[in-house]
Amino acid sequence: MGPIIGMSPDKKTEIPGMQEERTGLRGVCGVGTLPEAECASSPLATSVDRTGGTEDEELTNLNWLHENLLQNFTLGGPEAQPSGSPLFDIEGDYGSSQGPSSSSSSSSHSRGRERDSLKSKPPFSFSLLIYMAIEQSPSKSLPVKEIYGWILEHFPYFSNAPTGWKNSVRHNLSLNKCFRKVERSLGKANGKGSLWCVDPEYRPNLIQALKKQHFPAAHAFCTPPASPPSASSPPRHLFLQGCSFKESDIDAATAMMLLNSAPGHHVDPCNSDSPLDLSRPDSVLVSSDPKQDHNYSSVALQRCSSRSSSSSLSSLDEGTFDRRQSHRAGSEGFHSDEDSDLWDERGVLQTSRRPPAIKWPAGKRARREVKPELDEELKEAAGSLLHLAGIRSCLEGSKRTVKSTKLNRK
DNA sequence: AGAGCCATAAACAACT
DNA sequence: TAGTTGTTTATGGCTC
Repeated sequence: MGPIIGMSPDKKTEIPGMQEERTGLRGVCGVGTLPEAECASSPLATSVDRTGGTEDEELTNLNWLHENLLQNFTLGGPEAQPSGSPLFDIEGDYGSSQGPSSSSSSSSHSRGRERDSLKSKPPFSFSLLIYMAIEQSPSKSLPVKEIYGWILEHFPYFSNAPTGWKNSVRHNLSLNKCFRKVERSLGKANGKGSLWCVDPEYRPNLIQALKKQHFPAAHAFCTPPASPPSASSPPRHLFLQGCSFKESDIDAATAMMLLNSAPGHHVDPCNSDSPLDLSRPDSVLVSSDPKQDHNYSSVALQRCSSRSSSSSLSSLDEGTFDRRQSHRAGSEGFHSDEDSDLWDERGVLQTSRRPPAIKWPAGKRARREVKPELDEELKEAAGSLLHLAGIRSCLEGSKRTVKSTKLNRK
């Protein structure tokens, strides 16, 4: 999502009066009307406090990832998500369960990040922003206005952005297959327009896109994998789906998440209570066939992963949900047989938090199976990261055990 | 160079 | 009538 990650904030900065309006924006942050998403400190929209103006505009750097996503997204299990948020602890309690980078943030640091959040465009596409907003709602459906509110609340950048972003939101809602329109219930006829929800069929792909976007580490290689670090050697880089990271940029949380990506976590996404549990990375659709991945598009991920070597995971490619290319006959045509149990006779969305059991096509289901060689790659990658993070993985322990066994035999 | 994707802008209709 | 919502089309930038 290059246009998003590096989405030319220069365009916005050209707007007259933009800089002046940025002051006092904290007050604008509360525009959102979503009761469950009371913005405490706009956690998602924060950015690293840097003095360099040009770096402020650079959203592709790893600092953003660390200072925002790793702090604000819940990577732990369900016990780490007391708020029930499927995606992240939006209530601001992001200092308890996240990686080491979150524990050392000072108040001035936070202020700086808040300041930068006002001018840094969030590295999420509008589709992901909408998705996050909808998923944050208790009923998993929101009217457009509340989607606006959520975005404004958590991404104050848009407070000063020209109103075109709202048009983009609506454009995304209409055009993106991920989202479906839901008529408001009859007894709740207040308000204009329809509710929008996430199509359960495409939710795994949104999760995948979101996961990859905020943490493109489903596949990692350490170069060279087996060479020990030496003082004379240049700094090693990790290639996480094509993104080259210095090893110093990789922290334990990153490694732990990779380890979570290792096998043994097979979860059926259809039966997942939390539709966006990042602690269950395998709950996303994994495809080796780009043609079959006709779902959420994430150019940023492609841009990140495309430069990598041909890995088995780098082929996670998605097509757009361009409704122009699909058979589209209004919202009713958007209903699929698989999720028909989500709707009652009147077409009212059933707000059960438990997603319906989607009957996945054979191809889709098969794509979720993790190949053994993939497991080994993930294991190796996780081990490498854990090693770099100063954590002794169980793999190393196993290696030591094998070594000692061999020595004993000798 | 072309394709694909995304953001943005704009026009328009329907609705409140 | 004005504002909002939803749809559609067009365009430009970016990357592969």
